[in-house]
Amino acid sequence: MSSPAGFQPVHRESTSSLITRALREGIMNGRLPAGAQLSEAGLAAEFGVSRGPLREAMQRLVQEGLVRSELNRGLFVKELDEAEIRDLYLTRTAIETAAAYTLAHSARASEGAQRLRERAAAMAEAVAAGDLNALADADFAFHEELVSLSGSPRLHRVHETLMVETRMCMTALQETYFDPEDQVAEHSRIAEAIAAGDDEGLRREIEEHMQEALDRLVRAGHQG
Amino acid sequence: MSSPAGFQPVHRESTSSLITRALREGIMNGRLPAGAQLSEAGLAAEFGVSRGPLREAMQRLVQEGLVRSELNRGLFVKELDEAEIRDLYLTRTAIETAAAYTLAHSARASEGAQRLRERAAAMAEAVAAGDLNALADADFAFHEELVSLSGSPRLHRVHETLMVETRMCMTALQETYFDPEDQVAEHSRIAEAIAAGDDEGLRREIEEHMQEALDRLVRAGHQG
DNA sequence: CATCTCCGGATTGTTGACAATCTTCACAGG
DNA sequence: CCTGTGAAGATTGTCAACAATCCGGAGATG
Repeated sequence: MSSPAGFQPVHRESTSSLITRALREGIMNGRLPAGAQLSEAGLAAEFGVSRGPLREAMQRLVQEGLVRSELNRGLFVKELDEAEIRDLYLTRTAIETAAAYTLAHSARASEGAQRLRERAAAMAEAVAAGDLNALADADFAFHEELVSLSGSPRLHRVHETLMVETRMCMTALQETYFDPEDQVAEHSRIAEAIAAGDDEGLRREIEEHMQEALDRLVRAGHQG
Repeated sequence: MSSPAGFQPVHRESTSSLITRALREGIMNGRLPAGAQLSEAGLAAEFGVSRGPLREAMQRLVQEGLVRSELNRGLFVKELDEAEIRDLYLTRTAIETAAAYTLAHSARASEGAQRLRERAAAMAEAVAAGDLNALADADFAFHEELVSLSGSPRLHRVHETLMVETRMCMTALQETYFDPEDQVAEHSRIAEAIAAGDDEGLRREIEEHMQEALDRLVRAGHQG
């Protein structure tokens, strides 16, 4: 047994890590709405653990910036005003552009582009089925796949937080897709720019895509 | 007292936040070298607190990616191999490029460029004095200022972690500046590109600057 | 010699209790 | 009416003890 191969170290997760993910999920889907206080006793009871591990998980969320801490008062889900939403999309643009660049210049560029085409196709199916919820899921899956394919652990970690914030926004504003067909087309163009290795086009497509998504969100915020 | 103005909410910091910063500092300057285990009992005794707040601080570092957690075994300062260092600089390039862009297109572009010129001048002074340690400090101060001036809380938060990792690398590899004069010149060119609003030049200067810094680090890693 | 078992010591994970702080409300005084 | 006081209740911050797990070596067994 001296030259083993093919096995990865078993991945066991700590309690605080599990709770962190559950809380992130709650923030995304609006079960923990913006501005809400995270009650230690209440949440600990729900998760069936004591306050210790729960506090550790909440400190992770503070570090992520999803939660704001007020000393001796409690932790509150961060509220995103317009300036924050703009900053969110500024950062998303930076991260996803870098990820797309890296992918486009990597050996797996064409394979990656294919994977993204499939994600875009899934979006098209959702549109055809008239399922706007599935469209939103496929939309997020596309962007997560894009960053995953870059192979960068740092871009991936940062992006994960940004996606939670994006979903939180969309949930809060009940935003719906104005022109679903165009949504699919924008994503397809990004995939094709990666396949073609078109740096300038890639940057332009992502920039425009983000700008439009941001405008939609800001408009929805002004109306809602 | 109904229309007060000019006061900001008092900023009190939690214990875990203070400890987090102290630990980050330790990772940067090599007091907690890569691969070292963070002993809960030992560190708690040093800080004069119980293990509770200390564990909360350590979970923040896990979320930041500065520390790796092995279940029931402990927390260890993350070790950076060549692939990780490349990823670090990839991410730094993404963040700092976005920050520079934002600053260059903002109303405070010229003011910001001036601040950066002053930082570059401080680097030049360090070089003239032959103080390579002060040069390193001024170098980091330039990049921190650049991201701060962007006004983006997200870019700033991410960048903070990246700077810790960068310093950790340089400390571990005992890297020294090969051509200090050129270092100053590279930074000056970035400041001038911001002042001129030269997007393309800005991207090129930052890209080259990062690439050279990365190459230096990788070479130092191969030799050390 | 290699392997298995078991044990002691050390470290981490978790818990419940205690101390400190904040919030809310009622109430007295100017 | 506005301000200040004080106590009750609830929540957060901290701690020390307990349980679970891991690591090392001693010793037995084949």
